[in-house]
Parts: sequence; structure tokens; C-alpha cells
Amino acid sequence: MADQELFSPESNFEVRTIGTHLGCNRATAHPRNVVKFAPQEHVFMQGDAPKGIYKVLRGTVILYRLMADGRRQIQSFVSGGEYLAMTFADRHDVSAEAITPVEILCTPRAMFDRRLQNEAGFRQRILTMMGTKLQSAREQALLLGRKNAMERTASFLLFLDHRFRNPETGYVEIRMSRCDIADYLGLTLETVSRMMNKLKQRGIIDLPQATRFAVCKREQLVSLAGEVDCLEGIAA
Amino acid sequence: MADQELFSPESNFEVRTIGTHLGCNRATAHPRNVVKFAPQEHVFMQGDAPKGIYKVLRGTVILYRLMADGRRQIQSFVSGGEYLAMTFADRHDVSAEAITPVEILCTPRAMFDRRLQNEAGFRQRILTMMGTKLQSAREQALLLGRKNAMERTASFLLFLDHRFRNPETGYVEIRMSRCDIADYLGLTLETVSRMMNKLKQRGIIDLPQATRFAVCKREQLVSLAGEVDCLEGIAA
DNA sequence: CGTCGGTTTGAGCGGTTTCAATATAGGTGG
DNA sequence: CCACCTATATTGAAACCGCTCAAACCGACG
Repeated sequence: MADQELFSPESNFEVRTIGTHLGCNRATAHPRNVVKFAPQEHVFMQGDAPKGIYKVLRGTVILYRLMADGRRQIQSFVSGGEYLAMTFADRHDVSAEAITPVEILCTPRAMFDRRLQNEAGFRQRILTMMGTKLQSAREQALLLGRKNAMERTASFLLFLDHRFRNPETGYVEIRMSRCDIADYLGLTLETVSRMMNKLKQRGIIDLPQATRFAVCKREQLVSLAGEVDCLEGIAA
Repeated sequence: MADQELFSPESNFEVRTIGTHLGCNRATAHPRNVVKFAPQEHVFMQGDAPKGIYKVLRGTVILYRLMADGRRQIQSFVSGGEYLAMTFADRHDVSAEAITPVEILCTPRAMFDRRLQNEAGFRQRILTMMGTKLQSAREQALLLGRKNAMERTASFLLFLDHRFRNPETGYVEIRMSRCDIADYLGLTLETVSRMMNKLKQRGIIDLPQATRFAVCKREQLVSLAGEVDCLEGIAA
């Protein structure tokens, strides 16, 4: 649903830049603690103390970890309707950065706990969601630990196609850079580019521009991905 | 605590082999649904329908995923006191295999839900635990996606040392094969062996036998691991 | 038309894997 | 207690995949 934001040519709604970090004081200045972020802005950084429970209302955020020398691993994409990093630890273990214009709802921890206690349906949804996120993280671990470059790329394209294909045209708008893809797949951007163009040469995908593709030979792409699951449910 | 089971020379308590799979009918034959498994036995397999919520009372279980051609990625180690794969989906996405003698408590889903509703402390523990598991999975993703063989091995040794060092001797008993380590780190067993022996040669660890080691130069090992976190909290 | 960020493409290198041989430890039976 | 046997671990040599570095290309935008 709201996932589409990542890939639809949604015109950039006006963003009131509030700063790189989300401060509760600032947040409370808005009705219902809704804060907006422009692309490239951080919702929070690795090491920050959580200010509450964050929910993405609109847009897409990436969660990533950095190493001291700059190597980056993107953990997941979080889109509209999903919760961001529901950590109950005292420090965020990941950084969260908007890659589209984003609206974030920040709920105080106490209120979140109250809902968990009082609303069975809410509790169920939250638990299911955490289970799904765990499952996605494991899927990613299999990909990162045991798949080669072509399998990773094929898996990713199938994931994009599954979640973001425009049913009219059959094409997917890729609204992220090769570098972001690479940092998600544990590859370099050059390798991602090579794999995608190899798939194009073989006629398995159509890639008219760097930012658009369509799956032509699904069977072959699935078999190249090495797994049926194809990251389904990632960031879900 | 019960984690020690993996590494203490705990004599094999008598195991009543009940079969490779855990059947609820069998489970109910035992008081409080406790079932025992011998090493190499499966608690459940990828694709099985969950029979309830599993808790490891004693011993250590690995969670892993297999690819069609046999490649394996170990997702986590689950030790005494921890919950196994608290999935709320209709199929297990991973297989669970005992690597030591193990006792598993199987709680019916409905009873688990009831406790979640009625006991705030229980709810809190479960949520915190799922958060911790998610964090571990992300830590592993960084390791698998962005660390080289030496960094992975050093991280793993620090993790073992942190969790399983015998405070008397300073040594850790490694109660798993090089192959299991490799399948956890996304490497081959030969590479794991090479890295460990390179660390031994440099005097960074002592490795009198293949199954025992101690950290000699912690500073250097930490710096080789590339990160401070060192998988802390994995499987926790 | 020129600039700038991002993408593609190429050549060479290096780390990890692969395959194979050897070494070691643990268990069994003589 | 020793010899054997099997598992697992170590070590070596060669191949290969993905990375690094560098150059060319492309599209958007002034």
C-alpha cells in the first residue's frame, strides 16, 4: 500500500525541515507528534537514546549500521504504516535515514505500553510484526551469508517486482541508487550494475533506463535467485 | 547460566529419543509438555506447521536455513531459558536442530496468548526478547554483509569468550564443529580453520586443541573484529 | 553547451573457495 | 595397551569471484 511511495513518482510534498535529529520537544510542537523529514535526513542515529516508538506514516526510511571505516550495511526498508526500530533497549543499534519525504509519528513509550496492555488486537499486530521482521532479517542473513552476487541481485529484483510493480505497465521504478542497493546486498555498486546489465543482456529483465526495469523471464530469474522466497515480507 | 551447557563437559544425561519431530501428541505424554532431544535431532523443520511456542529448558539448539543445493546458513544459537522461533506465521521459516542433549517445553499457543494478556511482566519480557533477537539478527547481517573472514572469526571468538569463558581457567570449550562455525559465519570450514590458526600463530589466542581456546591479546582481537559490539546478545 | 552526480564498463588484483593431501583426536576391538 | 579406523581439523596449491581503481558514458540541469 503505502510502500508504493518509494517508487511512485509522488511529487515532493513540502517538507518542513526540522533538523537532522528528532527531538521530543520539537515533536510535541506538532499535533499528535508527527514530524516530517526530507530525503537524506536522519530520524535517529546509532547510539541515540530512543525518544519513543516511531511509526512511519508516509514515505520510506532505511535502517543501517556503519562500521568505523565507513562500510555500511542496510538492514531494512521501512515504509508507510510500519514501525521503525521498536527497540526496548536504551540505545538505538541502527541509524534511520529518510530516502523519500517522510512523516513519522512518535508515540511515547508509556502510551505504547498502555495500548499493548489494553488492546488485544494491537498486541497481536505488534507481535506478528516483530515476528515478520525477524523472519526478514533471517532471510537477509541467508542471502548475505550464502548467496553469490547474481543470486543476491536476482532475489532483490524479484522482491522489488513483487512489492512495487506497476500493474498497468509491468515496470518497477527503482527509486534508490546502485549504492543503496549494494549496501543492502553486501556488494559493491559496480557489481550490482554488472549483474543487472548481465540480466538485461540475457533478456531476463528489461532495463530501458537505470531507474526502471521489468521482469521478462520470471522462471529464469527465480531459478537464478536460488530460492523461492525471494525476500518476501522484507521490511513488512 | 544455562548457556554454559554448550561448552561445559556436562555428562550426557539419558535421552529418551522420541523421534526427529516433535509431535504434540507425544509431547502431551510428558508432564508439562517437556520433550527431550539428542544431538543431531530436529525439534522442527523449515516448512512445518508450528505446534506451539517452544522454550529451551536445557541444552543448545541451532536455527538454520537450507538452500536447495545444500548450502546452509545458521541463524542463531538458542540456549537454556530462551524461546525458540516464536513465529506467529503458519509455517516455520527455519529448521531447529539440537546440538547438545536438549529439553524443550512446548506451550500451546492459546496458553501463551493468555499469559501475554494477563501478565504485564511476561509481556515485557517477551517483547524485550524479540527486540534483542532482532538486534542480534542485524548484528549478524553486518557481519555477513560487510566483514571479511578475519573480522568475522575474531568477532565470533570474542562472542564465545564473552558468553562461555570458564572464569577459573580463562579458556572456552568450543563444543561445535568448524563446519557449524563456518555455516554461522558465512565462510568455509577451511577458512575458519586458517583464520583461527593465524590468530594462534600471532599469539593473539591460545589454541592448545581444536576444541579449546583462550584470548591472549584482547585489544588486538577486538581491533581485528572491526566492531566493539562483537555479536553481544546473540541468541539472547 | 558544460558541469555534475550517478551509472556503466574494463583491467588487474586479492581474498576466499575449491580440491586434495596430510595430520590429529577419539573410539573400538584385538 | 596398542593398532586400527573414522571423524574432524589442518595445510597447501590453484582457480575464481567479486573488489578496487580508473576511465568513459549518460541524463538532468543550469
